[in-house]
Amino acid sequence: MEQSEAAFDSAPGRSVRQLDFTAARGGTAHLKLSQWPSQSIMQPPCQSPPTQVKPPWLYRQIASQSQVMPQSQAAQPQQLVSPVRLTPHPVQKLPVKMLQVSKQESPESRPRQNVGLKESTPKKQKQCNCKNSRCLKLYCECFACGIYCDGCNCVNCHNDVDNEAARQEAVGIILERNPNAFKPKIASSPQGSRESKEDVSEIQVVGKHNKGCHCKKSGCLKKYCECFQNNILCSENCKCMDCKNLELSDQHRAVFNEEQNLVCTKQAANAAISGAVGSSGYGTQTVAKKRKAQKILSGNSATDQTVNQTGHYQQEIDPIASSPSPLLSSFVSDTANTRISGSLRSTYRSLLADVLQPENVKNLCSLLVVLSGVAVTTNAVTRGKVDRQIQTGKFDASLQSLQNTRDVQKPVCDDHMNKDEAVGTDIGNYNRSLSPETLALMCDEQDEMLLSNSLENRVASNINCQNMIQKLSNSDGRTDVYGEQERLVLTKFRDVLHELITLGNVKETMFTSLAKKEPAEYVTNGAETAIRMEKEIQSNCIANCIIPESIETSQTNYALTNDHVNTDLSLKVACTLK
DNA sequence: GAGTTTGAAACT
DNA sequence: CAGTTTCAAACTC
Repeated sequence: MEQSEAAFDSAPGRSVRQLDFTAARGGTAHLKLSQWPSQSIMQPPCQSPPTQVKPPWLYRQIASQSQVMPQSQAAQPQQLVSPVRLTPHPVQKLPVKMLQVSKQESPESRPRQNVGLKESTPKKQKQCNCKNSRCLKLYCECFACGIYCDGCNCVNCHNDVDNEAARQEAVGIILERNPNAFKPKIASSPQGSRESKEDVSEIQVVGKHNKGCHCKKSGCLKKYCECFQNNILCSENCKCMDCKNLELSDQHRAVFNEEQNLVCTKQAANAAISGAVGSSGYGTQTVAKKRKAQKILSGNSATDQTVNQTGHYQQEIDPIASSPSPLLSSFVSDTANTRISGSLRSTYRSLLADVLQPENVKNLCSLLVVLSGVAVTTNAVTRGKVDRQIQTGKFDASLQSLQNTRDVQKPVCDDHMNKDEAVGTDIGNYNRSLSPETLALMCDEQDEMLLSNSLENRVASNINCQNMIQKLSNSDGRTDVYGEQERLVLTKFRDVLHELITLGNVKETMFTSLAKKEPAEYVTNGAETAIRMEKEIQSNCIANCIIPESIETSQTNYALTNDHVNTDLSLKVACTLK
């Protein structure tokens, strides 16, 4: 009620008097029917209000609507509107099929902007059939919706004007027991009820039942379930058993089942390796599962995929796998994915897991640093020779080389050391230390990363890249050194990546062939089989001389001569990642 | 349309 | 809060 009041109070220009709800609590509320608003933005407990009036505390008026509403319309029976109409109505985003009027949804309850879609033949309003409650308990749909019974099939009905006193007393008792009794059950944007079972595929995922359902036998897939009835998925609020109103539609499940067969080989293998395949996690109380479903439906990407016995795929974010540095994370052994959860959960595990260790990455970085230094030295020597040829040739080659090295490295060092500069200029300095070729490559990568971004951003990015390249093209000859550095580093890095790809392909091929041999075993003895297969693959890798091997580098390589460096690098390259 | 099933509401 | 009863809608035949 507090929320309702707040929502209403926020609506500007309300012109209709509200019921003093505190009076209703005391059982002495006075309903002034003539003053009730003709439009409401509050969602009643039900979605299918018949005509007639409803308790004023359920009515909230949209000022703009009341102002523009013709008199004839304003005089019509009360209308119930979803609370989400405070904001743009979500129904506008739903498929047309969702806009069809269910037998529980009164034509008036639909948004006015959709009037023209499917309303040529308004359906009959819901009528209660109460016999023993006198329509003065929440069993009665009309009463629960806050409206008088009108044309219902109820017996001994007291939910009418003639029994207003009794009605108000009943309201007071109910509110005393549960102040939220007449509040909307659905937290947000429920849009009508399901027309039929055929509409299962049209599950509306927005909204949540405030109390949650307690279904036991219906699987929450029948209209007995209030969540299902309101086109929402069960949530953590629910205490239902064997809930099936958790995930995407049956169509999705069918699709996922098909995909399961197709990708079974690869993903089951990876999942089995992680040891995550166990007994069925399809229990009865599935709060965790519901939370997963909520994640899915909220649009989160995922790196993990789960297959349970019913063939439902579920995805869960692995914060490590979704790290912002995919390249680095792909290098590191995926220990996070080797977690074994209690539930049935198969996690994706990189084929390179246990092959690439952090020290490999470390060593690779060291190698690249060495390469960078070698490039500087090589370039310095070359430039020294050229200078000597051009000039008098009296300079000591080693001194010249050293000087050139300083010159070359200075801007890079400056860029890193000058922390007083603003972030924006840091980026600019960093870019200035790169060659135009590298910048062009970076721009290409940026474009790819921005594919999902707006066109505007991409255009701006391209302009920036072009500007940077243009500036660098006009700069001094130091770009030659940078270029050489980058050529060496990138070439080496490319080679390493190729090695990794090859290694991954080999492992994949092996897993595929093994998984095809014993697919059943993957499911039954998942973890154990996976470990055994992993060992088998590793032995095969060893047999094929594809052994991940750490490289050893040291800064002493800087002191090597060109010939020595080349020789040393050749060795390093050879043993980086065979 | 009658009977059954189901789950929310009401009650203890 | 949990268990039981009441109730009416949903469902089946």
